Amino acid sequence: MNIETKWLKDFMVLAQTRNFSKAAEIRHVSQPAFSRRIKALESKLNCKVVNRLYQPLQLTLSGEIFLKRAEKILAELDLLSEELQQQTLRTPLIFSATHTLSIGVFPSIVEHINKLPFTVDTQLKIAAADDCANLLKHNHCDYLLAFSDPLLDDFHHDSILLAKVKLLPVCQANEQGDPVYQLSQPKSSVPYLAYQENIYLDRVVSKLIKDKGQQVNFNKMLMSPMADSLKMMTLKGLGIAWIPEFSLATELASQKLVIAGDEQWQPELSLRLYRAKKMHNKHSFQDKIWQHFHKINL
Amino acid sequence: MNIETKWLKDFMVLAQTRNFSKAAEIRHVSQPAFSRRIKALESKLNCKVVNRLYQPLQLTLSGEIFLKRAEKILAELDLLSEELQQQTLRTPLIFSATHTLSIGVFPSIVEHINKLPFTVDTQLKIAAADDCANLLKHNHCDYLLAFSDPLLDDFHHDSILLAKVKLLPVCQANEQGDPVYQLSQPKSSVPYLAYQENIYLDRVVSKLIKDKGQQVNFNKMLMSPMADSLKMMTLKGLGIAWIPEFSLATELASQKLVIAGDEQWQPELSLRLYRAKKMHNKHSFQDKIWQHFHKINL
DNA sequence: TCGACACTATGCACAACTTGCATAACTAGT
DNA sequence: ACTAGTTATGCAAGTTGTGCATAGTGTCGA
Repeated sequence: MNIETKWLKDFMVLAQTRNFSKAAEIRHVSQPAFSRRIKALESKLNCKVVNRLYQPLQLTLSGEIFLKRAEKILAELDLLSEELQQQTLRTPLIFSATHTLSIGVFPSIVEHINKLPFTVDTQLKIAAADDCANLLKHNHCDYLLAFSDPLLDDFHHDSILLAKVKLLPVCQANEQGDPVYQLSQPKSSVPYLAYQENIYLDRVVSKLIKDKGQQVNFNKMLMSPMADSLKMMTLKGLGIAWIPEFSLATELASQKLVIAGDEQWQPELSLRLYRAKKMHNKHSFQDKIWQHFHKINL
Repeated sequence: MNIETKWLKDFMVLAQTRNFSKAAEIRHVSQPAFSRRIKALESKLNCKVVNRLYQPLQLTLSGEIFLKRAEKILAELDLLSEELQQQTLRTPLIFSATHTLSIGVFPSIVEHINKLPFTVDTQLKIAAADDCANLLKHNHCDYLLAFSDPLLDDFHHDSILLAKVKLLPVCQANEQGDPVYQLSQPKSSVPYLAYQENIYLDRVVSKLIKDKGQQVNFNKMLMSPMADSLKMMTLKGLGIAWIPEFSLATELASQKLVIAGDEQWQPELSLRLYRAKKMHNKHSFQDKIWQHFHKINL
């Protein structure tokens, strides 16, 4: 016996209006559909609930009994629903992340969150790395997804190491499958696709280039805040760019892009999830979720 | 928010088995369908009820809460259902009627009963008139549908006059639309389709013929217990038969049959519904239904 | 860490159900 | 008996649910 709660609601409205047409209007369905729904209810209950012999229609004895009980049951369901809502997190989890990570990593995080045994909404604020850090400091976000930053690795913040990520120098391949541009050839001149100067990844790459600058001449071709936009440029053959490995899976596999330099050209970064250290109730949602985040496996 | 009770049951089974596949089997649906049903439930509740991260799966906190309440609600529904069944008549109403009336009238009775504000089943026992009367006398039926019978019109029986019914002598029409056989022509010889001798209608027609036998020579062609079978014969042009008017609506309208004799040849019968006079609780179903039968309008 | 096994989710084609519209059938009051 | 108000039904179209095949994921042992 399968009963739908909408039928109960239907019947309650019908009992009030004593008129199929008006009840149908209130329930936002056509009168024939409403008529059939009441019929369906009666057929499931194996018992008539309205006496259609007279107008305005009357409830049958069974109908009167059913009405009282149905009200109770619907009320219980409403109560239950409310109780369950309290078990879910009403305010969304607010993340912040850089442009690059918002594309390359955040989707995986959301995927993980959606598998958790809670019902939570997520929001993402995208900004430059420093701005992201400030958001966290000023409580304008709950979590920060970022590459390891000495500014944040202090005792005011918890953090989880999500992954070690290499920044890979990549470029188009020639017909033999070799990189069009080589970092290993001394004194070669290489077109270089840079991150914008306010971007954290730019600091990393710039330092790398500065340290090893003697070996290669770099021509900075253009700048972008996002790894994925630089990647598009490399696919056009415009030069070399340092792209996080998580953004390169398909391109490397299909050999549309190849790695242009050995390990000394592949700085390794730590991808971390930060949160502010607060008074965390051990049993709060926030804390439970934090525990779950430890199991994230990108 | 529309919830189907089958989802509650689904979830309860899932909570027991902790296994989608087995629960699906128990609920007689495929595993994918079952999976989607639980998903539907979760989506309606806006809250996850099972934690799919581990195996065997666990209920979430919300799930545990929901389980307890769902059990209660389902139990209430079951109880309600039982209570409603008690409001309906569990034993069918048993009618008896003659062959003729079972075809010509009983369907209308059932139609009427189905409009009543009760849920009742009906059964029909078909027999010759005398046997029908005995069924009622010996309590082997609740109601008897019959033409008025002095044997039954006593103080042991209640009865309702349903209609006055004429027995019409009919036969095929010739090309002018006139009856092939005429009862008004003296000393004419008329082929006559008779009821079997144990049939009540035969007694009526035989008496009529005997009373007016001087006027016409009747040749008894064949006999049948049922008006409708005699009607088929008249349609083939085999002779005259006396058929209750309720069986003739379409044939007379389409002039496939015409009336072969004037009012003196049209005996009028009373169609009655009988029941045994018993200790009738004024508020019993039996009595309520008897009251409703007074409104039958054939 | 890998591979085999057990379990759940998803894509797709198809079947079942529900709905709205037009209209028929019915009830009540004149 | 006629009319106005109400409910039921036939039908075509849209929506939803289902099973099958298969992909995806978790678990356990080597």
